[in-house]
Amino acid sequence: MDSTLEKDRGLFYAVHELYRLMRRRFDDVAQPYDLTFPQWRALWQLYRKDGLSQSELAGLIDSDPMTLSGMMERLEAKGFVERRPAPTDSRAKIVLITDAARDVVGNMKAEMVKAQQQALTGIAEEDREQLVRTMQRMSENLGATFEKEIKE
Amino acid sequence: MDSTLEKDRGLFYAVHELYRLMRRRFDDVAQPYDLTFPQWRALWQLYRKDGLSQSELAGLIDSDPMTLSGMMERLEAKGFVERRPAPTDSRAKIVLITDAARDVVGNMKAEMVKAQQQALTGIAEEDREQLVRTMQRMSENLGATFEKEIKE
DNA sequence: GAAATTTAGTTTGTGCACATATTATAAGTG
DNA sequence: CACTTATAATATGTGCACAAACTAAATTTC
Repeated sequence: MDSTLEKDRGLFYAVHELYRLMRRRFDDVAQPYDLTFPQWRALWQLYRKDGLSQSELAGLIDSDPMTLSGMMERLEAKGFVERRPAPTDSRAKIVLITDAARDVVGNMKAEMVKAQQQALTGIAEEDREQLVRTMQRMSENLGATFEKEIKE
Repeated sequence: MDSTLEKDRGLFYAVHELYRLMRRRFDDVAQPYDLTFPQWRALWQLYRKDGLSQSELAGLIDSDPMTLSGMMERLEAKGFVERRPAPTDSRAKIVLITDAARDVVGNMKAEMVKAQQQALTGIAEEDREQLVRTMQRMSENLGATFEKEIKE
């Protein structure tokens, strides 16, 4: 009974489980630095390229404006980012990473890489690429609906 | 620079993105029934087999006791589950799905199956199986650390 | 150039995940 | 049997995702 739901349970269970474990693992790495995983992702983006507006940054880390607003407030309170009015648009704010945060990100990088490598232990390069391709296709399949709902 | 982090960014980005889109899609299906996706997962388990304790149920849906406690309270308030003291263990509570919830789950099933099929459009059976295998391996790689931290 | 629409950021409120701690009961060990 | 340890559920508090509504400023349209 319910063959499709039964058969495919493993797939969604696997996505959920992997996301959860991945997130927990990275959270564990970030915690000693007084960062959450989403905060790490935000700082990592700013480390590579700062001076972004909040909405641009939200887009890059798959967050949303309201969530990012709170995140930036917490990061600013910790002295990890600085917010300035954007010169070109008086509605927008430019987010800059502080030197203190640059140091923290620099130190965390190696541990994050190690966590990634641990997750990929014993997985062939080919399988890794196939994995990403399949997941991207699924995301496109699901995202298409979302786009359609928004645009039309 | 940061070649490993750069190279593998796509992988973790893809997991995150897929989880997010999947969750949103299923949430959209569940919402008209006044259910969240995690609530649907709980009811689906109870639909298949109820009379579980809260901790057993939490284990089945990858939740945890505290989160499930609140979920059950909300589901009970909506008349979708009933909680009774367990006859064998006076600390535990047995969760039972109500007839009303059985109807709702019965109606939702087809839509959930459809959402799953949409996500899998254009993906070969072989790739789907490979996907699950690779994700399971990654989960094992990550879960091992967690177990080790707990047990030793 | 005034009115309608869009966009950037925030506010408020709900639900979930996770951490820590507490209470009550069960089970194991001296 | 008393004592320790483990387990089931809950309480409390933080952070994030998402929704709906709001302010202010930009853009578009008439």
